Amino acid sequence: MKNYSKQREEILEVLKSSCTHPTAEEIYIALKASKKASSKSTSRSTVYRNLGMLEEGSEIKRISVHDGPDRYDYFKKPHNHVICKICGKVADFEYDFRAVQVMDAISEDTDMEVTMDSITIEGTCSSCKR
Amino acid sequence: MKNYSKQREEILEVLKSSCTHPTAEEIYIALKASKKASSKSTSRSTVYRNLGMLEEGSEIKRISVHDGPDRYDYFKKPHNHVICKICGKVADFEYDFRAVQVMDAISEDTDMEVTMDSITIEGTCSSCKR
DNA sequence: GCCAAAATTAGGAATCATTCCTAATTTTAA
DNA sequence: TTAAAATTAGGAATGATTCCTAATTTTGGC
Repeated sequence: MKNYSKQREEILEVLKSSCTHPTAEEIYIALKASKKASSKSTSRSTVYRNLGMLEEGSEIKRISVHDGPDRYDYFKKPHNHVICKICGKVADFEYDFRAVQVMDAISEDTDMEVTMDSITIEGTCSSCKR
Repeated sequence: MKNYSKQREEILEVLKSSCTHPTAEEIYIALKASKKASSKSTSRSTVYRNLGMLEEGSEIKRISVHDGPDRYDYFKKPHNHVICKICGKVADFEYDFRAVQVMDAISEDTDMEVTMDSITIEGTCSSCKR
């Protein structure tokens, strides 16, 4: 129910070697660019399908962006994201929110269960601040 | 450059009197339902345009949902959101993240500026957990 | 109140990201 | 080697949202 696939391997490789949290479209373009003109390149739907499978298997993380397409991040170790609410740029930062005593407030006010192991915060990047 | 509009008033009213963080479509339907059959109802594009204006003026908050349309929340006082990563349900909780000593980690790892006054965390609601 | 300029509206077309569909190809494991 | 199972390319379909335009509403000055 899950076979090897060269395309999936290559998609993961793009994410591993990128620090820009690329969109599905950017991954699609990167793969196309790395192919010689002769051989045919990975299709858009294959990119989406495999990103979904990789996310399912917790190998990558998908990040929803307020105004724009989702972005993807190779998930080597737990970390958080700040995302620019103006331009959508994503940056990583390390902080263990599990240490924060916020679970009480959450369980008191909601019926939700949270893990706090990868939190996304909105911000403004320095170039958009100008 | 910003005139009064009955439609904008009504959209805000729907949000004020709702605790479900409705989508644009749900607001559109609520408005349609509250109109008598004779009078014509607010159009979808008007709903979207006014939600944008209200967000711009910080009267409401827009919440991006991982798999599904954006949701909207009347913003009376600062609070945070937990959002079910399975079904997209949104719940409010109160906690002042400005007290958390995380700014150092963020400024060290990124060039982003954050306010920490309204943070959205992913979780799993009790009915999806089953 | 009356009027013209400015802002807003309804409604539908257009756009963008993403998912779905299908026949052809690739992978697997016996 | 082979057939069943999984995956692919490519394009059609979908869903959310934005854009466009002519008609209507709001506004501020008279």
